[in-house]
Amino acid sequence: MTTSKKEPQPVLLWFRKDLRLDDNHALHAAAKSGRPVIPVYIREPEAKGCGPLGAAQEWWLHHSLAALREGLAALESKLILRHGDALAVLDALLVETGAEAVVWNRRYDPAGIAVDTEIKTAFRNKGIEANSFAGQLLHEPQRLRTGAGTPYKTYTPFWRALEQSGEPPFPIDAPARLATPQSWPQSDTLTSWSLLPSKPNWASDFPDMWTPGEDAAREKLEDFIDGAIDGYAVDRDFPDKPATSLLSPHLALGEISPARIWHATRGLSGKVPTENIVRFRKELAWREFCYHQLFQFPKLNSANWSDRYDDFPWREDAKLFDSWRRGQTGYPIVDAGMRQLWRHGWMHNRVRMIVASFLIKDLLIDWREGEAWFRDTLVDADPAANAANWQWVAGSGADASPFFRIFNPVLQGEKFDPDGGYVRTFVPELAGLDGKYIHRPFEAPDGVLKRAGIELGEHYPRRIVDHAVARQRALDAHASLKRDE
DNA sequence: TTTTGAGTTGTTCGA
DNA sequence: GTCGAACAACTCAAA
Repeated sequence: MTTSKKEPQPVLLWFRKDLRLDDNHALHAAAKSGRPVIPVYIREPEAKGCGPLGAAQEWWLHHSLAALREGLAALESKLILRHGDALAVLDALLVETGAEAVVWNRRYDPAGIAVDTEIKTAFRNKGIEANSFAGQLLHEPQRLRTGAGTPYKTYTPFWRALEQSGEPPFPIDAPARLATPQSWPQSDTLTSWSLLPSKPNWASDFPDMWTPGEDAAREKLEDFIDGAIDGYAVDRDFPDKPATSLLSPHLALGEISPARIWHATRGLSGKVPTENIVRFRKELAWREFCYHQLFQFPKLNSANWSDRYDDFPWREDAKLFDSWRRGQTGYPIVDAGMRQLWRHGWMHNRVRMIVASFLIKDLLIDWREGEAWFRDTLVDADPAANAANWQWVAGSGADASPFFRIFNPVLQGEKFDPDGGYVRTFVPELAGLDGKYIHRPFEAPDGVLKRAGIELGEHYPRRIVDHAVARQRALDAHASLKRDE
């Protein structure tokens, strides 16, 4: 490959979980350098890199890459797709293109950190410029520290520190132009990666709910800022209300930056943010806190944060686990949640807590089983948030819920889905059931069931456990944990 | 170093 | 029907 003397050497822009042009510091640096920019996305082998993406997120990735490619095309640029070990792929591209620099935005999951460190070292050792930038989080995970210099282990002081540490960096706009190389390296085709499910196409309902890509992400943000945020603090707990931002899957693959979101909520009020804005920002801070945990405890998705739980008497029961996964537990709010997850690759936050509590405390199944299922089925699966929140429900996590806090699926349903609208949407076989029994069909008189056209065990399952019994069993299991010490 | 106050999201029981 | 207390004890963060 020859390059003229006037033409500067190109720079490789390595995209990972930052599939956006907006507020992209690596892209900004590459563009500013004036050198031709070669954008690359590498599909890394499962054993390495950022860890395997779940199947639902692969669906998202497919469309997100297509959107990114379009965005780059508008700048007369391209997106080069390659697969394989990241170091080997980048090495090959350096040779093919004559590039002498690679830039990317940092990731903070352990596997990602390991690969990035390896690559940075390898390249710098042979004189290749290798620079990484911040942008996946509001603040670098080592930045917020307690007075004693240790990482925070409880949320509230973490939040206070975040609030007092000043605004996160102001987002930077996408570049208006990119210098392009004289010739482009070969690229895989997106379809050759087979990221979309085919037989069966379980993602067929995803498009009803989602449009991947950064343009859609910005639109979601604007919609939320203009509307739902007004009632956010209260309404966010009601799964039948369109009260949440729905930004999580966009954040998970970096189609929008947390700084962009944070600052978008700034101009909304006077100097003091409203309760709704604070509440929303606190959710961004939770994402931050989860990464804070993952960063200091890389095994967050496989080991108990608190080793007190290492001897917990989990039960193995494939049949019960399967009932949970398929939304066939006989508890309508649990089943609605699990079916929403399957249908849309997403579940409302309140319901996530309910179904997680049910798996862990009613069924006594290891939280890691639930974590893995969520990781595979959620379009917003995030290595930090998913693991931290499962541990939080289990009680083994940082700042975790006390063991006696066991969600009652009937009461939770009646409190947060009072009309049963959520249940009726996702468990249609119960749609005709009287509201009084919509969250407790197992207590409905025969006549009521009959009128609704339901025969328990036929059209809708009998409950697989009695919550009152299961609750006591969970309390006993926790008590045994203490005695063992 | 010691002390002190506090800690996302609940449920049940008994007055 | 409503309300407050009990449910444990521990760890964390900061003074």
